[in-house]
Amino acid sequence: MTYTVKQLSDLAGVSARTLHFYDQIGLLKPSCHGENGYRYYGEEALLRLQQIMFFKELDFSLAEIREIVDRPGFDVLRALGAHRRLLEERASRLKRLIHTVDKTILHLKGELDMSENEYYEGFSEQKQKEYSQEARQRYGEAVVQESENRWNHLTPEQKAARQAEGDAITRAIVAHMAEGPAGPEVQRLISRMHESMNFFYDCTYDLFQGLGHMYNEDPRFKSMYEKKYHPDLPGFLEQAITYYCEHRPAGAR
Amino acid sequence: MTYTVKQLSDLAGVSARTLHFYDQIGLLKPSCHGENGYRYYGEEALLRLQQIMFFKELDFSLAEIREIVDRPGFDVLRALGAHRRLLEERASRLKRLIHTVDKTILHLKGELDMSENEYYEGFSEQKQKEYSQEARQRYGEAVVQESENRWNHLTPEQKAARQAEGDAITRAIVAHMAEGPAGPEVQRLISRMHESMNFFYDCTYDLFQGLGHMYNEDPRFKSMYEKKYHPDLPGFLEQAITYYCEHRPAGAR
DNA sequence: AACACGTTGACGCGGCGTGATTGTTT
DNA sequence: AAAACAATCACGCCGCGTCAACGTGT
Repeated sequence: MTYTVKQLSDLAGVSARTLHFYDQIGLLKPSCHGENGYRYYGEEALLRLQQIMFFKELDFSLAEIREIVDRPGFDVLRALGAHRRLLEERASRLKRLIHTVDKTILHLKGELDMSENEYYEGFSEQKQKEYSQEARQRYGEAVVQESENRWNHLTPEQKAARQAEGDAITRAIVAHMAEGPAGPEVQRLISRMHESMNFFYDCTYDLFQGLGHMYNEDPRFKSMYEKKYHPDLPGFLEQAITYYCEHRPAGAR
Repeated sequence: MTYTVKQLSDLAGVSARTLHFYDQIGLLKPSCHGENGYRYYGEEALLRLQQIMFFKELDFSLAEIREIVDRPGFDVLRALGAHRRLLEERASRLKRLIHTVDKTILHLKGELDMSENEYYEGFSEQKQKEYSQEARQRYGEAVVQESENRWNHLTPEQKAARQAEGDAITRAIVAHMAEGPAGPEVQRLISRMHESMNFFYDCTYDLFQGLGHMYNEDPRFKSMYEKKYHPDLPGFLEQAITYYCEHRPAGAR
């Protein structure tokens, strides 16, 4: 399936002008051109646009974005992991801002003293900058550090092996469902799942937990797992992963 | 206490150039000028800058901001209430984006099918626009709807009366602490607190709950209330308000 | 005398929005 | 034949960043 400018712009919620512009500066080129000069965007372009939009959301400049996604060895999975962490930071920044609103309301009603600097808590602040510096570094190094896209550069056999490993772990979990989601063997298996994900990208505990919820939440995934393994597996998995993540080692991300 | 450009720029985390610029376009003028031509910013300027920064955070243009905060009858408390709601929307948008990250990761690993439009879930989407339109309206009408700043335009006697009412409610709550935070009389009193806040601005349940947490969280507030009323009051209040907000009428904001 | 801070210009950039004009598809 | 899409210029806006040149406070 390919998309014209208008179709993609509707799909992604950006303007046609933006797509023209991205083409012009070489950030996102159409997958192919028609005889008439029309732009046609294919699947890979869609994913690239998604990446661009994530980076933009996190305030990277278009020049930076181009550097990053064009760097040989750019790894989408690792980038997604990094996106997630930055998005979570953003969310916690919003919480601080909301807190500042609450305090200011109390202050204005004369119920709470407030020092001047508290007016601006959450807007920028030290952490913000440290983090975003760290983020820049991370994209510069960690995201591409392997100099190869780990998943896409596996041979078909290796991919099959990886998936077989996942399959084996899943079946083992089913075999131990009787001991409950917090059972020791189940938890060891969950830990192995987590490790195997870390082979591909920086799968934080938060991210892992998010995936855990998806297992039980997204109907496509859920029904597939119900049929393939066990009707109670999705809910069980979610519980087991949640338990695992909430009992993570202290200080772990 | 007044601030020079550098001092305010450090305090608020904006550049000196930005302050110059805001002065130039008449968005934020210094409270007074020195003989030497220096700019000096006072308390009201600090609050105005905070407002500006909140609006900017929510993607209002400087021209829009000026229109809004200069409109006669602009009410800071109502604006803060509106800020809070928009910030919460933002937070839920971030959640959707995080969700999209999670789904994309599963998709790329071949564990989940994904339709193309899901790639962009959370970036813009219908609600986003409806809401932000609604927000524009709200600032245009609700924030200023009374054409008077309700709190600041009260006479000193009226302010005192308002605070006396708050004081009376608080004492009544103390008198009923024995029945527990969920007790019927306590809950009726909490409801009266909430109502009296709604006189000044649109105090949503979420906002009210936020204030409830602050009562028990901010040491300044907490210690004041402990001494003035009852040593267990802050914690009790927080519980009672939380209970109240979690049992809000269905569909209420 | 040094140094950080203040002032007022003026130029420029990034990321598009907004036409205008013209051709293509349905 | 009319709409709705496609294309390619070209100009302009906003919100500052970034010099430059010069005065002030300590």
